Amino acid sequence: MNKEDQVISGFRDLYNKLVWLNKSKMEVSLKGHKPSEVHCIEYIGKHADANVTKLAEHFYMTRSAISKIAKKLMEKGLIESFQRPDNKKEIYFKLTERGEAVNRIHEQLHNEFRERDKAVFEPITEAQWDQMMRFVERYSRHLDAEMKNQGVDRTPE
Amino acid sequence: MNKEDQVISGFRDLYNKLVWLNKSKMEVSLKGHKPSEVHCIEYIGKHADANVTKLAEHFYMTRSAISKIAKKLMEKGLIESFQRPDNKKEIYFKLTERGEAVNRIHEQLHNEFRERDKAVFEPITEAQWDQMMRFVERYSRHLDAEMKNQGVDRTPE
DNA sequence: GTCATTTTGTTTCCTTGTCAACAAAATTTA
DNA sequence: TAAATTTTGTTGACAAGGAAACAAAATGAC
Repeated sequence: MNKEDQVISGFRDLYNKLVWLNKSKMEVSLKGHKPSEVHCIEYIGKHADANVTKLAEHFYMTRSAISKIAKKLMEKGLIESFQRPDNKKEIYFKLTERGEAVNRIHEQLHNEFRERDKAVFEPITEAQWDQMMRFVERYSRHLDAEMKNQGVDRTPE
Repeated sequence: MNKEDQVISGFRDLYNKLVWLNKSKMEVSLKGHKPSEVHCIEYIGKHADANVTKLAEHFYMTRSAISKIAKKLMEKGLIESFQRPDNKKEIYFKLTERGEAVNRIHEQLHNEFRERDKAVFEPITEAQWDQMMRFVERYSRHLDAEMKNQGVDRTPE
């Protein structure tokens, strides 16, 4: 296996581990909320124009799936929907007070993860971060172009 | 958002894009086989001691899920199971001739992906690959230790 | 303006994977 | 060795997400 593949599959494995480990932790602090629900809450908290379509694109999921998650979050009273006066089709979401509370717990948890992994991040130099950032961005743009080429066309963000 | 988070979430997004795009391509060349099936075939092709437990650990999935995928692959005649004379419990898998064929198509596809993304990889220096590798490995080991700490204990590979 | 096309969100049906319970074999403990 | 525990794989019930079909609104073509 060459280095490209090693790095890519290394990152995949790393990502899987993070998901797996953080999920365990989240089940304790955020009992009763699924990871996907919490992720949607996070996104809605950050984006004032969050709707089903935007969420679906961001998470590489179908509108169908997001629609169901949103429904559940509304039933739980964690988000509420609203419309813009000039548009009767698009439905936006925002966090309720209880949703904000969940979001804060989630943020707190993120800080704990950051703290937990501090030792790994510390020795990385500014220059190294920048290199990795540039690599990721370039690869990402390359794939966007590739998707367009292929006619698939789905450009999130 | 700080650089650590940017890099991590950048990689997550990159990974999602890769999965999404490659899935489209695989549906063409490997019609009739799900990604998870193809991944299992790949692993079985590479590991002579592949069994349900090893596959589950590698893919961060439950034994239950793998058991079902394996069942399907056996029905399709892509893999076959065998036992070691000194152990009546563990069941190992190997590829059939048809499984090998699927595996070769998959490998070919991987070469195409590599070719497709060549332009992104070329400007990365040997030193940069090594840096990224070291980062991934260190982080990975850190998380392994963390899992053990937490008593979760699941150390793949 | 009107008609066709696209966008947005929802619902139904189906597939995939998890969870829990289980049986059988292996391993550990005594 | 015998009994308790762990490991391995399977099954059935359930939940999450995808695909397709759909309705309603928005946009575009004319």
